[in-house]
Amino acid sequence: MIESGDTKTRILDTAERLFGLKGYENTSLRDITAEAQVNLAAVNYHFHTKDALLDAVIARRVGPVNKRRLDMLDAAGPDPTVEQILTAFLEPVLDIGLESAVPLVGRILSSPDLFLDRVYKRHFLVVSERFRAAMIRALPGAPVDSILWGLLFTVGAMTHMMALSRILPEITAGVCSMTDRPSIVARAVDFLAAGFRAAVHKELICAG
Amino acid sequence: MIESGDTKTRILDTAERLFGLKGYENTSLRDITAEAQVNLAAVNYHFHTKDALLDAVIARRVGPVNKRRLDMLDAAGPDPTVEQILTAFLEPVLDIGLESAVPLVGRILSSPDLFLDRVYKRHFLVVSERFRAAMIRALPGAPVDSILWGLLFTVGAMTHMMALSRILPEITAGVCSMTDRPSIVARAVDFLAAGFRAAVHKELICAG
DNA sequence: GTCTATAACGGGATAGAC
DNA sequence: GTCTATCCCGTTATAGAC
Repeated sequence: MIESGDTKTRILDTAERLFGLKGYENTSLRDITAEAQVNLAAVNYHFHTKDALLDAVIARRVGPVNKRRLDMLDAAGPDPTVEQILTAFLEPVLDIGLESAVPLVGRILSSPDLFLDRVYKRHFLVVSERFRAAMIRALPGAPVDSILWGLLFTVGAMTHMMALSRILPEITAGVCSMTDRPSIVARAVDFLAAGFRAAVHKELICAG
Repeated sequence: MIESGDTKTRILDTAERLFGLKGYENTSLRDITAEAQVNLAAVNYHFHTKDALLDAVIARRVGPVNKRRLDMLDAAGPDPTVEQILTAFLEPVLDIGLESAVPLVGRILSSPDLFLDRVYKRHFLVVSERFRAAMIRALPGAPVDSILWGLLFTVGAMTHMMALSRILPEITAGVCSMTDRPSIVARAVDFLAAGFRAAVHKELICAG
Protein backbone atom coordinates (compact mmCIF):
# COMPACT_ATOMS: atom_id res chain seq x y z
CA MET A 1 0.00 0.00 0.00
CA ILE A 2 2.55 2.59 -1.13
CA GLU A 3 1.03 5.94 -1.89
CA SER A 4 2.15 7.79 -4.98
CA GLY A 5 2.51 11.45 -5.87
CA ASP A 6 4.26 14.29 -4.11
CA THR A 7 4.68 14.58 -0.38
CA LYS A 8 1.55 16.63 0.23
CA THR A 9 -0.68 14.26 -1.75
CA ARG A 10 0.84 11.20 -0.10
CA ILE A 11 0.05 12.67 3.30
CA LEU A 12 -3.52 13.46 2.27
CA ASP A 13 -4.11 9.99 0.81
CA THR A 14 -2.67 8.17 3.78
CA ALA A 15 -4.42 10.37 6.33
CA GLU A 16 -7.74 9.79 4.60
CA ARG A 17 -7.29 6.05 4.65
CA LEU A 18 -6.13 5.81 8.27
CA PHE A 19 -8.66 8.33 9.60
CA GLY A 20 -11.33 6.24 7.90
CA LEU A 21 -9.95 2.95 9.18
CA LYS A 22 -9.19 3.80 12.80
CA GLY A 23 -10.71 7.21 13.39
CA TYR A 24 -9.08 10.61 13.81
CA GLU A 25 -8.14 10.29 17.49
CA ASN A 26 -6.74 6.78 17.11
CA THR A 27 -4.45 7.78 14.25
CA SER A 28 -1.18 9.46 15.17
CA LEU A 29 0.86 11.63 12.84
CA ARG A 30 3.56 9.01 13.27
CA ASP A 31 1.21 6.37 11.84
CA ILE A 32 0.51 8.58 8.84
CA THR A 33 4.06 9.64 8.10
CA ALA A 34 5.36 6.09 8.49
CA GLU A 35 2.88 4.65 5.99
CA ALA A 36 3.21 7.58 3.61
CA GLN A 37 6.99 7.28 3.84
CA VAL A 38 7.47 10.96 4.53
CA ASN A 39 9.04 12.76 7.44
CA LEU A 40 7.05 13.60 10.54
CA ALA A 41 7.80 17.31 10.26
CA ALA A 42 6.42 17.40 6.72
CA VAL A 43 2.88 17.30 8.10
CA ASN A 44 3.40 20.42 10.14
CA TYR A 45 5.13 22.12 7.23
CA HIS A 46 2.36 21.41 4.71
CA PHE A 47 -0.71 21.53 6.98
CA HIS A 48 0.48 23.25 10.16
CA THR A 49 -1.52 21.08 12.60
CA LYS A 50 -3.20 17.67 12.69
CA ASP A 51 -6.49 19.47 13.01
CA ALA A 52 -5.92 21.43 9.81
CA LEU A 53 -4.87 18.21 8.07
CA LEU A 54 -8.29 16.75 8.84
CA ASP A 55 -9.93 19.84 7.39
CA ALA A 56 -7.89 19.46 4.22
CA VAL A 57 -8.78 15.78 3.94
CA ILE A 58 -12.47 16.55 4.33
CA ALA A 59 -12.52 19.53 2.00
CA ARG A 60 -10.84 17.60 -0.81
CA ARG A 61 -13.78 15.14 -0.92
CA VAL A 62 -16.78 17.12 0.23
CA GLY A 63 -16.41 19.96 -2.28
CA PRO A 64 -16.51 17.81 -5.43
CA VAL A 65 -19.24 15.55 -4.03
CA ASN A 66 -21.55 18.48 -3.32
CA LYS A 67 -20.83 19.99 -6.73
CA ARG A 68 -21.81 16.72 -8.40
CA ARG A 69 -24.95 16.55 -6.30
CA LEU A 70 -26.08 20.00 -7.41
CA ASP A 71 -25.16 19.25 -11.03
CA MET A 72 -27.23 16.08 -11.01
CA LEU A 73 -30.14 17.87 -9.41
CA ASP A 74 -29.97 20.61 -12.07
CA ALA A 75 -29.71 18.01 -14.83
CA ALA A 76 -32.98 16.45 -13.66
CA GLY A 77 -34.88 19.54 -14.79
CA PRO A 78 -37.11 22.01 -12.95
CA ASP A 79 -39.36 19.39 -11.35
CA PRO A 80 -37.33 16.32 -10.42
CA THR A 81 -39.08 13.28 -8.98
CA VAL A 82 -38.43 11.99 -5.49
CA GLU A 83 -36.33 9.23 -7.00
CA GLN A 84 -34.23 11.69 -9.02
CA ILE A 85 -33.64 13.85 -5.96
CA LEU A 86 -32.56 10.91 -3.83
CA THR A 87 -30.31 9.58 -6.58
CA ALA A 88 -28.64 12.98 -6.98
CA PHE A 89 -28.04 13.06 -3.25
CA LEU A 90 -26.74 9.52 -2.75
CA GLU A 91 -24.91 8.55 -5.90
CA PRO A 92 -22.06 11.08 -5.79
CA VAL A 93 -21.08 10.39 -2.20
CA LEU A 94 -21.15 6.61 -2.62
CA ASP A 95 -18.92 7.01 -5.66
CA ILE A 96 -15.81 8.02 -3.72
CA GLY A 97 -13.03 5.64 -2.69
CA LEU A 98 -14.53 2.61 -0.99
CA GLU A 99 -11.47 1.75 1.06
CA SER A 100 -10.69 5.19 2.38
CA ALA A 101 -13.05 8.09 1.68
CA VAL A 102 -16.29 6.18 2.25
CA PRO A 103 -15.46 5.02 5.80
CA LEU A 104 -14.04 8.42 6.65
CA VAL A 105 -17.13 10.31 5.53
CA GLY A 106 -19.23 7.78 7.45
CA ARG A 107 -17.28 8.58 10.60
CA ILE A 108 -17.39 12.33 10.13
CA LEU A 109 -21.13 12.45 9.52
CA SER A 110 -21.90 10.41 12.63
CA SER A 111 -19.81 12.58 14.91
CA PRO A 112 -21.95 15.55 16.00
CA ASP A 113 -19.19 18.08 16.54
CA LEU A 114 -17.18 17.22 13.47
CA PHE A 115 -20.30 17.18 11.32
CA LEU A 116 -21.62 20.50 12.57
CA ASP A 117 -18.41 22.50 12.54
CA ARG A 118 -16.45 21.03 9.65
CA VAL A 119 -19.11 19.84 7.21
CA TYR A 120 -22.51 21.34 7.83
CA LYS A 121 -21.54 24.96 8.43
CA ARG A 122 -18.78 25.09 5.81
CA HIS A 123 -19.93 22.87 2.97
CA PHE A 124 -23.49 21.74 3.46
CA LEU A 125 -25.80 24.71 3.98
CA VAL A 126 -26.52 25.43 0.32
CA VAL A 127 -26.82 21.74 -0.59
CA SER A 128 -29.17 21.10 2.28
CA GLU A 129 -31.37 24.01 1.28
CA ARG A 130 -31.50 23.02 -2.41
CA PHE A 131 -32.47 19.41 -1.69
CA ARG A 132 -35.00 20.40 0.94
CA ALA A 133 -36.69 22.76 -1.51
CA ALA A 134 -36.66 20.18 -4.30
CA MET A 135 -38.24 17.56 -2.07
CA ILE A 136 -40.97 19.97 -0.96
CA ARG A 137 -41.79 20.67 -4.61
CA ALA A 138 -41.78 16.96 -5.46
CA LEU A 139 -44.18 16.12 -2.63
CA PRO A 140 -46.98 18.68 -2.66
CA GLY A 141 -49.09 18.46 0.47
CA ALA A 142 -46.36 16.94 2.60
CA PRO A 143 -45.73 18.84 5.84
CA VAL A 144 -42.27 20.36 6.13
CA ASP A 145 -41.40 18.45 9.28
CA SER A 146 -42.09 15.16 7.51
CA ILE A 147 -39.69 16.19 4.76
CA LEU A 148 -37.00 17.13 7.24
CA TRP A 149 -37.35 13.90 9.21
CA GLY A 150 -37.26 12.00 5.94
CA LEU A 151 -34.04 13.71 4.92
CA LEU A 152 -32.63 12.87 8.33
CA PHE A 153 -33.52 9.21 7.88
CA THR A 154 -31.96 9.38 4.40
CA VAL A 155 -28.69 10.79 5.67
CA GLY A 156 -28.78 8.24 8.48
CA ALA A 157 -29.20 5.26 6.16
CA MET A 158 -26.47 6.62 3.88
CA THR A 159 -24.08 7.44 6.72
CA HIS A 160 -24.53 4.09 8.40
CA MET A 161 -23.74 2.00 5.36
CA MET A 162 -20.69 4.15 4.71
CA ALA A 163 -19.48 3.96 8.32
CA LEU A 164 -19.97 0.19 8.53
CA SER A 165 -18.93 -0.57 4.95
CA ARG A 166 -15.87 -2.53 6.02
CA ILE A 167 -17.77 -4.88 8.35
CA LEU A 168 -20.98 -5.12 6.32
CA PRO A 169 -20.33 -8.64 4.99
CA GLU A 170 -19.42 -9.85 8.48
CA ILE A 171 -22.65 -8.70 10.13
CA THR A 172 -24.89 -9.89 7.29
CA ALA A 173 -23.36 -13.32 6.67
CA GLY A 174 -21.97 -12.08 3.39
CA VAL A 175 -25.31 -10.95 1.97
CA CYS A 176 -24.66 -7.20 2.01
CA SER A 177 -21.59 -5.45 0.67
CA MET A 178 -20.81 -2.02 -0.72
CA THR A 179 -19.04 -3.20 -3.84
CA ASP A 180 -21.94 -3.08 -6.29
CA ARG A 181 -22.58 0.63 -6.00
CA PRO A 182 -25.27 1.14 -8.68
CA SER A 183 -27.52 -1.56 -7.26
CA ILE A 184 -27.10 -0.17 -3.75
CA VAL A 185 -28.09 3.30 -4.90
CA ALA A 186 -31.18 1.90 -6.61
CA ARG A 187 -32.12 -0.14 -3.56
CA ALA A 188 -31.72 2.77 -1.16
CA VAL A 189 -33.60 5.13 -3.46
CA ASP A 190 -36.58 2.77 -3.72
CA PHE A 191 -36.68 2.18 0.02
CA LEU A 192 -36.42 5.85 0.95
CA ALA A 193 -38.77 7.14 -1.76
CA ALA A 194 -41.49 4.85 -0.40
CA GLY A 195 -40.88 6.29 3.04
CA PHE A 196 -41.23 9.87 1.82
CA ARG A 197 -44.44 9.07 -0.04
CA ALA A 198 -45.92 7.36 3.03
CA ALA A 199 -45.75 10.65 4.91
CA VAL A 200 -47.82 12.37 2.21
CA HIS A 201 -50.45 9.64 2.05
CA LYS A 202 -50.86 9.70 5.79
CA GLU A 203 -51.33 13.47 5.70
CA LEU A 204 -53.92 13.30 2.93
CA ILE A 205 -55.85 10.59 4.75
CA CYS A 206 -55.90 12.56 7.98
CA ALA A 207 -56.87 15.78 6.23
CA GLY A 208 -59.63 14.16 4.18
CA MET B 1 -24.58 18.42 37.32
CA ILE B 2 -23.66 16.51 40.49
CA GLU B 3 -24.07 12.77 40.16
CA SER B 4 -25.65 10.84 43.03
CA GLY B 5 -25.22 7.34 44.39
CA ASP B 6 -22.13 5.44 45.38
CA THR B 7 -18.72 5.86 43.83
CA LYS B 8 -19.10 3.14 41.23
CA THR B 9 -22.46 4.43 40.01
CA ARG B 10 -21.22 8.01 39.92
CA ILE B 11 -18.33 6.95 37.71
CA LEU B 12 -20.65 5.01 35.41
CA ASP B 13 -23.13 7.88 35.12
CA THR B 14 -20.47 10.49 34.46
CA ALA B 15 -18.55 8.32 32.02
CA GLU B 16 -21.73 7.62 30.07
CA ARG B 17 -22.52 11.30 29.80
CA LEU B 18 -19.03 12.44 28.83
CA PHE B 19 -18.41 9.54 26.43
CA GLY B 20 -21.68 10.49 24.75
CA LEU B 21 -20.89 14.19 24.70
CA LYS B 22 -17.26 14.17 23.55
CA GLY B 23 -16.53 10.61 22.53
CA TYR B 24 -14.45 7.94 24.23
CA GLU B 25 -11.04 9.07 23.02
CA ASN B 26 -11.68 12.73 23.82
CA THR B 27 -12.68 11.99 27.40
CA SER B 28 -9.89 11.45 29.91
CA LEU B 29 -10.27 9.59 33.19
CA ARG B 30 -9.34 12.88 34.81
CA ASP B 31 -12.35 14.54 33.16
CA ILE B 32 -14.61 11.81 34.51
CA THR B 33 -13.27 11.69 38.04
CA ALA B 34 -13.30 15.48 38.35
CA GLU B 35 -16.96 15.74 37.35
CA ALA B 36 -18.00 12.70 39.35
CA GLN B 37 -16.10 14.09 42.36
CA VAL B 38 -14.28 10.85 42.98
CA ASN B 39 -10.62 10.00 43.10
CA LEU B 40 -8.72 9.16 39.96
CA ALA B 41 -7.56 5.81 41.31
CA ALA B 42 -11.15 4.78 42.03
CA VAL B 43 -11.67 4.11 38.32
CA ASN B 44 -8.86 1.62 38.20
CA TYR B 45 -10.02 0.05 41.47
CA HIS B 46 -13.62 -0.46 40.32
CA PHE B 47 -13.12 -1.06 36.59
CA HIS B 48 -9.42 -1.86 36.19
CA THR B 49 -8.96 -0.03 32.86
CA LYS B 50 -10.59 2.74 30.87
CA ASP B 51 -11.40 0.16 28.26
CA ALA B 52 -13.26 -2.03 30.74
CA LEU B 53 -15.11 1.05 32.00
CA LEU B 54 -16.48 1.57 28.51
CA ASP B 55 -17.61 -2.04 28.40
CA ALA B 56 -19.40 -1.61 31.72
CA VAL B 57 -21.08 1.58 30.53
CA ILE B 58 -22.28 -0.14 27.36
CA ALA B 59 -23.41 -3.35 29.04
CA ARG B 60 -25.51 -1.49 31.60
CA ARG B 61 -27.68 -0.03 28.81
CA VAL B 62 -27.58 -2.58 26.03
CA GLY B 63 -28.67 -5.54 28.12
CA PRO B 64 -31.99 -4.07 29.35
CA VAL B 65 -32.74 -2.49 25.95
CA ASN B 66 -32.39 -5.79 24.13
CA LYS B 67 -34.46 -7.57 26.77
CA ARG B 68 -37.27 -5.03 26.30
CA ARG B 69 -37.03 -5.45 22.54
CA LEU B 70 -37.50 -9.19 22.74
CA ASP B 71 -40.30 -8.83 25.30
CA MET B 72 -42.17 -6.40 23.03
CA LEU B 73 -41.68 -8.69 20.05
CA ASP B 74 -43.03 -11.64 22.04
CA ALA B 75 -45.95 -9.56 23.28
CA ALA B 76 -46.97 -8.86 19.68
CA GLY B 77 -47.92 -12.49 19.20
CA PRO B 78 -46.73 -15.15 16.77
CA ASP B 79 -47.21 -13.07 13.62
CA PRO B 80 -46.36 -9.45 14.33
CA THR B 81 -46.84 -6.84 11.62
CA VAL B 82 -44.00 -4.87 10.10
CA GLU B 83 -45.06 -1.92 12.23
CA GLN B 84 -45.06 -3.96 15.43
CA ILE B 85 -41.60 -5.33 14.65
CA LEU B 86 -40.16 -1.90 13.96
CA THR B 87 -41.77 -0.44 17.09
CA ALA B 88 -40.36 -3.24 19.23
CA PHE B 89 -36.93 -2.53 17.79
CA LEU B 90 -36.92 1.27 18.02
CA GLU B 91 -38.96 2.20 21.06
CA PRO B 92 -36.81 0.65 23.80
CA VAL B 93 -33.55 2.16 22.61
CA LEU B 94 -35.01 5.63 22.15
CA ASP B 95 -36.39 5.42 25.69
CA ILE B 96 -33.01 5.67 27.43
CA GLY B 97 -31.50 8.88 28.81
CA LEU B 98 -31.67 11.58 26.18
CA GLU B 99 -28.74 13.60 27.50
CA SER B 100 -26.30 10.78 28.01
CA ALA B 101 -27.16 7.26 26.89
CA VAL B 102 -28.76 8.23 23.58
CA PRO B 103 -25.75 10.14 22.21
CA LEU B 104 -23.40 7.46 23.50
CA VAL B 105 -25.26 4.61 21.82
CA GLY B 106 -25.37 6.72 18.66
CA ARG B 107 -21.60 7.03 18.75
CA ILE B 108 -20.97 3.37 19.52
CA LEU B 109 -23.22 2.10 16.75
CA SER B 110 -21.57 4.30 14.12
CA SER B 111 -18.06 3.23 15.02
CA PRO B 112 -17.30 0.00 13.15
CA ASP B 113 -14.81 -1.50 15.58
CA LEU B 114 -16.70 -0.62 18.74
CA PHE B 115 -19.95 -1.82 17.23
CA LEU B 116 -18.59 -5.14 16.03
CA ASP B 117 -16.52 -6.12 19.06
CA ARG B 118 -18.41 -4.62 21.96
CA VAL B 119 -22.05 -4.66 20.85
CA TYR B 120 -22.72 -6.95 17.92
CA LYS B 121 -20.73 -10.00 19.01
CA ARG B 122 -21.59 -9.76 22.70
CA HIS B 123 -25.13 -8.47 22.89
CA PHE B 124 -26.72 -8.32 19.47
CA LEU B 125 -26.51 -11.70 17.75
CA VAL B 126 -29.70 -13.19 19.18
CA VAL B 127 -31.65 -9.93 18.81
CA SER B 128 -30.54 -9.53 15.24
CA GLU B 129 -31.58 -13.08 14.42
CA ARG B 130 -35.00 -12.78 16.07
CA PHE B 131 -35.89 -9.54 14.30
CA ARG B 132 -34.61 -10.78 10.98
CA ALA B 133 -36.76 -13.90 11.22
CA ALA B 134 -39.82 -11.91 12.30
CA MET B 135 -39.45 -9.52 9.39
CA ILE B 136 -39.11 -12.39 6.92
CA ARG B 137 -42.35 -13.89 8.26
CA ALA B 138 -44.12 -10.53 8.12
CA LEU B 139 -43.13 -9.96 4.49
CA PRO B 140 -43.74 -13.19 2.59
CA GLY B 141 -42.19 -13.05 -0.86
CA ALA B 142 -39.55 -10.51 0.04
CA PRO B 143 -36.00 -11.61 -0.82
CA VAL B 144 -33.70 -11.98 2.16
CA ASP B 145 -31.21 -9.43 0.91
CA SER B 146 -33.95 -6.80 0.74
CA ILE B 147 -34.84 -7.54 4.35
CA LEU B 148 -31.23 -7.23 5.44
CA TRP B 149 -30.68 -3.97 3.59
CA GLY B 150 -33.92 -2.68 5.07
CA LEU B 151 -32.76 -3.55 8.58
CA LEU B 152 -29.48 -1.79 7.82
CA PHE B 153 -31.34 1.34 6.73
CA THR B 154 -33.46 1.05 9.87
CA VAL B 155 -30.46 0.86 12.17
CA GLY B 156 -28.88 3.71 10.22
CA ALA B 157 -31.87 6.02 10.60
CA MET B 158 -32.09 5.16 14.28
CA THR B 159 -28.38 5.53 14.93
CA HIS B 160 -28.13 8.84 13.12
CA MET B 161 -30.89 10.56 15.03
CA MET B 162 -29.38 9.29 18.27
CA ALA B 163 -25.87 10.38 17.35
CA LEU B 164 -27.00 13.84 16.22
CA SER B 165 -29.71 14.27 18.87
CA ARG B 166 -27.94 17.18 20.53
CA ILE B 167 -27.57 19.24 17.34
CA LEU B 168 -30.84 18.21 15.68
CA PRO B 169 -32.65 21.52 16.34
CA GLU B 170 -29.67 23.49 15.08
CA ILE B 171 -29.48 21.73 11.72
CA THR B 172 -33.25 21.75 11.13
CA ALA B 173 -34.02 25.33 12.16
CA GLY B 174 -35.76 24.04 15.27
CA VAL B 175 -38.17 21.77 13.40
CA CYS B 176 -36.76 18.43 14.53
CA SER B 177 -35.94 17.45 18.09
CA MET B 178 -35.73 14.20 20.04
CA THR B 179 -37.85 15.33 22.97
CA ASP B 180 -41.21 13.96 21.83
CA ARG B 181 -40.22 10.33 21.75
CA PRO B 182 -43.58 8.63 21.01
CA SER B 183 -44.22 10.76 17.93
CA ILE B 184 -40.68 10.14 16.68
CA VAL B 185 -41.12 6.39 17.01
CA ALA B 186 -44.42 6.55 15.12
CA ARG B 187 -42.88 8.70 12.40
CA ALA B 188 -39.87 6.45 11.93
CA VAL B 189 -42.00 3.31 11.97
CA ASP B 190 -44.31 4.67 9.23
CA PHE B 191 -41.38 5.78 7.08
CA LEU B 192 -39.44 2.54 7.41
CA ALA B 193 -42.45 0.22 7.07
CA ALA B 194 -43.24 1.82 3.72
CA GLY B 195 -39.64 1.19 2.65
CA PHE B 196 -39.82 -2.48 3.58
CA ARG B 197 -43.11 -2.95 1.76
CA ALA B 198 -41.73 -1.27 -1.37
CA ALA B 199 -39.15 -4.01 -1.69
CA VAL B 200 -41.87 -6.66 -1.71
CA HIS B 201 -44.02 -4.85 -4.28
CA LYS B 202 -41.05 -4.41 -6.57
CA GLU B 203 -40.28 -8.11 -6.30
CA LEU B 204 -43.89 -9.14 -7.06
CA ILE B 205 -44.05 -6.83 -10.05
CA CYS B 206 -40.81 -8.20 -11.48
CA ALA B 207 -41.84 -11.80 -10.82
CA GLY B 208 -45.32 -11.37 -12.29
C1' DG C 1 11.60 21.71 1.16
C1' DT C 2 13.38 18.12 3.97
C1' DC C 3 15.39 16.08 7.81
C1' DT C 4 17.04 15.07 13.09
C1' DA C 5 16.44 15.90 17.58
C1' DT C 6 13.90 17.40 21.26
C1' DA C 7 10.81 20.15 23.88
C1' DA C 8 6.42 20.29 26.41
C1' DC C 9 2.47 18.15 27.54
C1' DG C 10 -1.30 15.02 28.84
C1' DG C 11 -2.54 10.47 29.12
C1' DG C 12 -3.40 5.75 31.62
C1' DA C 13 -1.89 3.04 35.13
C1' DT C 14 0.11 1.75 39.70
C1' DA C 15 2.53 1.56 44.38
C1' DG C 16 1.76 1.99 48.87
C1' DA C 17 0.02 4.63 52.97
C1' DC C 18 -4.26 5.08 55.43
C1' DG D 1 -12.38 1.26 49.74
C1' DT D 2 -10.04 5.53 49.26
C1' DC D 3 -6.37 8.69 48.60
C1' DT D 4 -1.57 10.91 47.23
C1' DA D 5 2.16 10.83 44.56
C1' DT D 6 4.47 9.30 40.77
C1' DC D 7 5.98 6.50 36.88
C1' DC D 8 6.26 5.91 32.10
C1' DC D 9 4.69 6.32 27.73
C1' DG D 10 3.00 8.33 23.31
C1' DT D 11 1.59 12.52 21.44
C1' DT D 12 1.85 17.05 18.83
C1' DA D 13 4.62 20.62 17.64
C1' DT D 14 8.88 23.11 16.86
C1' DA D 15 13.87 24.54 16.56
C1' DG D 16 17.52 24.54 13.74
C1' DA D 17 20.93 22.14 10.58
C1' DC D 18 21.22 20.92 5.71
